[in-house]
Amino acid sequence: MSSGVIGTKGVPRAEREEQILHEAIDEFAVNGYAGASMVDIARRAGISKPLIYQYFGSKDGLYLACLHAVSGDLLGRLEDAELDVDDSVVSRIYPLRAIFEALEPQRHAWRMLFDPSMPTSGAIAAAAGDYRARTMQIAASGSARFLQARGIASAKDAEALTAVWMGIVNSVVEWWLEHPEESAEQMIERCYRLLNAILG
Amino acid sequence: MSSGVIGTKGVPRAEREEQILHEAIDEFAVNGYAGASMVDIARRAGISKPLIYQYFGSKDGLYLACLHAVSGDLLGRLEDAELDVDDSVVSRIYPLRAIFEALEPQRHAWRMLFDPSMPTSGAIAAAAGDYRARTMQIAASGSARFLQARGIASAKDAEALTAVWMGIVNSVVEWWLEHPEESAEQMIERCYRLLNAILG
DNA sequence: ATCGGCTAACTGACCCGTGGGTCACTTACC
DNA sequence: GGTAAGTGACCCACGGGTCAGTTAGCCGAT
Repeated sequence: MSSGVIGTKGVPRAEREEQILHEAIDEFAVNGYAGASMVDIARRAGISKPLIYQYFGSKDGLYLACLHAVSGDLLGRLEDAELDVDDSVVSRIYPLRAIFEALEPQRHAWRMLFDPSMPTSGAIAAAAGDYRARTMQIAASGSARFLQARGIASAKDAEALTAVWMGIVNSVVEWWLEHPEESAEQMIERCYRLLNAILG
Repeated sequence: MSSGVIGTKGVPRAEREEQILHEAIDEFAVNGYAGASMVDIARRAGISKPLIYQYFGSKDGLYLACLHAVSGDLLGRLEDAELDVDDSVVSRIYPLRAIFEALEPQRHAWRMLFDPSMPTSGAIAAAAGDYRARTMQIAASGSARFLQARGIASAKDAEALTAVWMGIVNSVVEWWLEHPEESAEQMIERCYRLLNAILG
């Protein structure tokens, strides 16, 4: 693997780590935690497997680093965008805009957030659960406001609507992944149009 | 494994196959194609691994049989229900009702339809792609009608809306899976309520 | 100026658990 | 006694993880 060269190539650790992280995010996003292979990630980065283990300790360690890199950025932007949401449903494009813009540099990263092949216990599950909870809370506040304005008080309805809203966002992003020719800006406009059509 | 008994137990092939299929659907639905283990399926069915291979040939063969069992039934009902859908958006509860009722005996089966750990080439991918296409076509006819009535002619908008609608259905079913205490009837009512709230 | 050695970057080759798949064999029934 | 139902034990590819070793740069001592 790699270029067959034994010995240092002079690439400093920080730079190598960033590069590995980039390739790993792509690999994990496309193949999922279970499906991703350490050797493949190494090959993509042009290095050998042990170097990854030296820098990230384990597959879980690498996955955690990827998860934090992806979720941290996205969640931050989402929480900011949520401040712009008011009672109108159309104002929901703000979080959508935040997502599209955050994802632009590495779109597939989205799939890491809802990776179903992720472990269900341990540090990864804990971290992912935390991010998921924060995401859900953002969506939930909007759902509650929406239903309240329409005279529905059922907590379960609110819960279900939150799930639906997250599902909608997920669908749109997935559709975007299958249409790489669409720019983030175009997607935002499309969502705005559809939102108005559905609610108009 | 099994009960340690060597030799026939007198269970006829047809009956055994049905039983294996039932357990396999559950296992595949929960753990995905990649995550499911043949030994586990055998253990659940109270038999040993080679018997499954004798009856279904391979993991792919078993998965295909499960896929056909699940999708065939569901798709049939869906296509029937689609005939009841008219221009109103509320009439979309008919397909939803079909899904909830078809899934009632084995709710998790739903996850087989969108299993991301499924192979991306070969017989399984072909069959799944076919079922997905049929499902999409059902959803797409509704999307086109919906947008046409609202003066939007963009084909891409229709495509995206179809994806969104399928995402909504998926979210609702997933939410149902996490709330086993809800009956199919309750879910149908809840969806009806939410549909009206969103569109009202 | 240069030589020796320390350290950081980097590797091929290996270990081993897991899981798909196979084989030779056994038991019960018609 | 032939056939269908059923099994334990095995093979092997694959992937996570480890080890002992190699190379290049740097820095203090001669």
